[in-house]
Amino acid sequence: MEEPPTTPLNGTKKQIIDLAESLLLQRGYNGFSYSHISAALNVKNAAIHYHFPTKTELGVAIIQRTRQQFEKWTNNSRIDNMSYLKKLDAFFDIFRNFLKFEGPVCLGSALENDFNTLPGEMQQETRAFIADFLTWLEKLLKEGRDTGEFSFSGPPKEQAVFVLAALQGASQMVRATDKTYLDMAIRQIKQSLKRE
Amino acid sequence: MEEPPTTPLNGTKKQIIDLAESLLLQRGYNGFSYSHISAALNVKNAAIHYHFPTKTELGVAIIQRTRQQFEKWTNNSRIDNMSYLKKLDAFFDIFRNFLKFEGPVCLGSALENDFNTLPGEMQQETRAFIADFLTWLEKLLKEGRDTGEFSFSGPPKEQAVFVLAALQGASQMVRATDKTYLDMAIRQIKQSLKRE
DNA sequence: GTCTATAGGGGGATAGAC
DNA sequence: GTCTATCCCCCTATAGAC
Repeated sequence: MEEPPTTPLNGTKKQIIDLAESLLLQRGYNGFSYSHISAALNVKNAAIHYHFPTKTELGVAIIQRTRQQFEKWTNNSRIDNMSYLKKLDAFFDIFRNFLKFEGPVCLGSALENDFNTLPGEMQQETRAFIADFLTWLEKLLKEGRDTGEFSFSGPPKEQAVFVLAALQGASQMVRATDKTYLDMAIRQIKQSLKRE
Repeated sequence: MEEPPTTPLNGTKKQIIDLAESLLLQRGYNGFSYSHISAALNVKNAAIHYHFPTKTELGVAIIQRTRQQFEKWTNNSRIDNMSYLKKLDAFFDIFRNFLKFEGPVCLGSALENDFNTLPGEMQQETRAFIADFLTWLEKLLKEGRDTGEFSFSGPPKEQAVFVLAALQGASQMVRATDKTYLDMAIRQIKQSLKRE
């Protein structure tokens, strides 16, 4: 879920997505413009349009890249050998990482919040993005409970919704309050999965 | 936390806040404009500026009204006589009510998401708004645990953050997915407070 | 309290030169 | 691939008539 530290010689295109993603997280879809991006890259507005003719295409590209990164992450062998609890903690890291930058929420929160104003293509991608996360989490929780590592009642899907909701909500609350709130939520998620 | 069903003869001003609040929830702070409001009320743009000279003042008015409604709600005698579990459930209703309209998130989510782009006055009000909710919830959880009605580990504040995060996150997830997700989260919150 | 009219800025997007 | 120039729309906000 992390980029390689060295940006290859490559692309304005990648730089644009990087910046646009950061802006989307920090300001929402309706809170950033091509001018924000072009100014930061020291190019003109039209240059951005060359790479992404419409803002919709840029938005879709952001979501799709994040989905691909998550897919890669789930297929990572580093994860495979972990206990279910460790896997869950690695999942939490995705959200912790968002806080390393100044005050962005996670992508899911940002997209869900602006959902009603998003172009249709982005709405579809958003739904798929959430489904990716929930599907992975549900499987983890189910298997973890089967092996006795987790304890919770009700369907795994319900528990997955609960956990993801708490993570998203806390990531979001953080920006208006205190960075420690995410850790608080994570501690309680773990607690609630531990007891029997 | 509910308005009286009959809107008294009164005010364009109240109608403006009603509409603006709905728009803020549905579209975010940067996703609605004075034109949305004036069109819906069949007046001109300038008429809105007469009541709220700046969008900032309108935004602040929305948050302050909600804070006042919440304060009234907490002082309601109907609530006072309830068990702690019933009180908590009444609190959940605040979030359930948001779903009665088509797809809005709760006010906290909307404000936290747009936080970085909000004018300073609105940021301050947002912080106070969240503090209101957390303070009330923390007290409820603490007293409920003292009487043995709730069970959880760690400081009540941490649990309050956890519960509010889950509620906000679920309210938000709902719009891009399924309305039942909020109920799922609420069931699991209750479960996690029940076990020992 | 609401209107018309307008200022002044920013938005997304395109055409055509280089 | 990036530039200049420009189009057209929407935004917040104000001035002054009614």
